[in-house]
Amino acid sequence: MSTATFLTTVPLFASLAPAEVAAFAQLLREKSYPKGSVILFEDDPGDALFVVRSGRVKVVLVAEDGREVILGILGGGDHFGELSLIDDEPRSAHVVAMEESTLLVLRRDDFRRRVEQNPAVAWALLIEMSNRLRRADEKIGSLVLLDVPARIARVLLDASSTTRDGEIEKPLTHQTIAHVIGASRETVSRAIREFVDAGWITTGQRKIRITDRTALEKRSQQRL
Amino acid sequence: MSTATFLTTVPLFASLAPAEVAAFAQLLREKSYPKGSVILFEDDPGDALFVVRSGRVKVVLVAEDGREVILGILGGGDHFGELSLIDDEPRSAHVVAMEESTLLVLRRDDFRRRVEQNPAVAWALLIEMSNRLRRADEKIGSLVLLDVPARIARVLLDASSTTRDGEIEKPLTHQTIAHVIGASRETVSRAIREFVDAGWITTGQRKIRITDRTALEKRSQQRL
DNA sequence: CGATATCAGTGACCATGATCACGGAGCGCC
DNA sequence: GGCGCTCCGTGATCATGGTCACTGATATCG
Repeated sequence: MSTATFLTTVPLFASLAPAEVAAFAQLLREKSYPKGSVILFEDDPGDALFVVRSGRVKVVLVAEDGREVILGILGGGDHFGELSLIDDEPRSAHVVAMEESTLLVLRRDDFRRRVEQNPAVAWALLIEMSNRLRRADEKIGSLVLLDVPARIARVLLDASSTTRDGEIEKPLTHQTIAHVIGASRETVSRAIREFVDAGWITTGQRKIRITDRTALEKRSQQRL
Repeated sequence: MSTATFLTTVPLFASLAPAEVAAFAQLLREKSYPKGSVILFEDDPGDALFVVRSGRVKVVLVAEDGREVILGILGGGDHFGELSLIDDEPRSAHVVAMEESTLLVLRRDDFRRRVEQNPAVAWALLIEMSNRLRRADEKIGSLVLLDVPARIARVLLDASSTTRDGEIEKPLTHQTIAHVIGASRETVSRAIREFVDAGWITTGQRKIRITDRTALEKRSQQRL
């Protein structure tokens, strides 16, 4: 898939006319990052927006003692780094490649021009930010109001929402889930075990498959 | 202060020309809400944006069993409710008046027209949303990475950031702090007591005053 | 100005989940 | 095809913070 046609699949740029997209594609630099490499650091000044072309990256906050929280996992078509371009503040988190990934990089000026000259892009951006804000608030709610198993249930439901057969394609390790929901690896292991025993999910081949979505949904809303 | 001059103090509309502001003020309905009243409910369809003219409101998520998290406390000049106007999704949280409050209400169509016809407003909105996103992510980080006293220290520092003498003007009850940081009232009481004993803050007359900002800042970054 | 919420302090106890310390399974790579 | 990662399972122990149960102090409002 060419960069141009790829761009049309990204919601942010979906509203651009075909000719515009082609011109736009010229402005993007493609860069690839090996697994584990840090794409950007918290507190750095930010001067670019990134679109994930392939691979997966995680947005993380890290405490001094090394503990980390994953704020988000981004895959093909997702983008990050716009905040600093909008408000000129430093980057608010680290972004690290979880696999070998290739990203499209858009420089600040090109981005601003795009947004200012194209109201549809600005509007699409507002919609995206709204979504992210809703999800962030939801996450705050779940951290405070739900126990660990309920939070795990949410992550599983969320990760399987794109596929219809309950399969979670990209491997989600217990450690990763732990970082996403703010719990320890061991606690996640034990909770997952319980879900398997209850017959709600099955595991194997680095994959998790949901077999009883309803039960999981119920569990994801309560605290025991 | 007239509604029009009040509007110029709101960042979102600060960029409008004086004549525009006057016209704009006509579109707003003023409504007042008694203490404790619910201004809007989660899951309702949203068709208006609110600007706080006076008083204080809280944005909250509530679990089935009644426990609540406060996502934000808004005062004069702050606004809420724009998410639903942007993405047409239902309201993501309840908003409740913490005191007798009066709000300015702007209907969806008027808001959209304003944003579409005035790029400066769209840009200001993007900046506001960026800010909120940063704060939300920061809150997620603190919930996972910090212990209760550290989270309290942050709230105190934040609440006193507007005043220069370390005084927190609006009363912040222990219960309220507890809801903001996701802890119990009792735990907050004990932690505050420790801060007082350590000589970092003083309390009295429903007010909290910070006496050793440095110590609090230090505590707000660690977990013991 | 006294009645009634609302707010705050504190002890005792309990539970969720973190931490520590392993042993073992599966994969990927030279 | 062995060597070494990275992942997973599980027990034992500990600690933070929640819950429960009161008591006292302050506002607020008829």
